[in-house]
Amino acid sequence: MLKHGFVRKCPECGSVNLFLNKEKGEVICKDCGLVVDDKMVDFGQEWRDFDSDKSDSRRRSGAPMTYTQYDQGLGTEVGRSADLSQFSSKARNKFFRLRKWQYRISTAIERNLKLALAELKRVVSYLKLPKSVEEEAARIYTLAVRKGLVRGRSMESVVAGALYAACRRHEVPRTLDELSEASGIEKKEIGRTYRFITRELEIKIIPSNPADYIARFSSALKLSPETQSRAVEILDKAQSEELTSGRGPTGIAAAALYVSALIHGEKRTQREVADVAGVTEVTIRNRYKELLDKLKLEKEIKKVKSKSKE
DNA sequence: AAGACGAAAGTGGTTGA
DNA sequence: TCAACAACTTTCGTCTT
Repeated sequence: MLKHGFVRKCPECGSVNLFLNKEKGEVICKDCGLVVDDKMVDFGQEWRDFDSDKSDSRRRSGAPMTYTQYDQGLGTEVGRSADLSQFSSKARNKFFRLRKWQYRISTAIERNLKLALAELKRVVSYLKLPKSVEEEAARIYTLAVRKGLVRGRSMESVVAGALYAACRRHEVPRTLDELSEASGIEKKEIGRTYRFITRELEIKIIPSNPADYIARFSSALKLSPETQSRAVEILDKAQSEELTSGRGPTGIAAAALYVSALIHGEKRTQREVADVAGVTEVTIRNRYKELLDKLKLEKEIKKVKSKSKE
């Protein structure tokens, strides 16, 4: 179970002399050197930033300056082991007041988190996603709550958004449709919150790779491994021909799989492929046509066709 | 008769003024 | 904030197997 809240004692040596390394997002014990906590999500993806904004251009100054994640106030601990005797009573009152707030807020967060993580677990098991993805989603969600991003949004939709982001970061992308079905949240709502929380938390997402979908679609269609790996090859070529940018990754994956199935004589109808990929036949046709044009695959298909006549 | 193909009109989201 | 735009969908008619 993911226990939330900040570690304040080193589990190893019991020292309270902890040091927060913001760059690495780790909490380190100064006495024994143990890395006590590295709960911060790793934002250190080196990837081109597509959404070059002007709205908050003040922060796009080159160096990765993501690690400002710990928001002041909510995440930080109001000291516990301070020597109160040296404070005036006024200061002491203030101190207690702050701690009370801290307590209220953190219990509110705790409650929310408990519910949310239960919901997350439900959706994850419905989609049969690996544990690592669940953990990632939980961390993202936790950060989102701490930043107050859930306000005005339903908890479920934020969970779904966090999970969607986690899936993509782990390169096991699910489509918005699948997330939608599993969570009962509307597709566009998930997309909205997904975009919102990734922007607010500055999580960088690699544009999802069509190849990541192949395995799943392939098994859903009961295609042979050869067909599957061929589809990936086709995708590679398509990438270098710049057929993939700007297109929906699922459509491309579906088309590649469709072509590959044709070549290997494991014909599936466009309808079938379209269904498992969650796109329409038309989209498959368009991608399919582009693939044929650019990748000179016609002859291979003809070869198969003439063979099957015999 | 089913599947493949393509045209036309509609939808939701992004972008740039 | 709005209009242009690209990708994708829906629908429907025609062609192919």
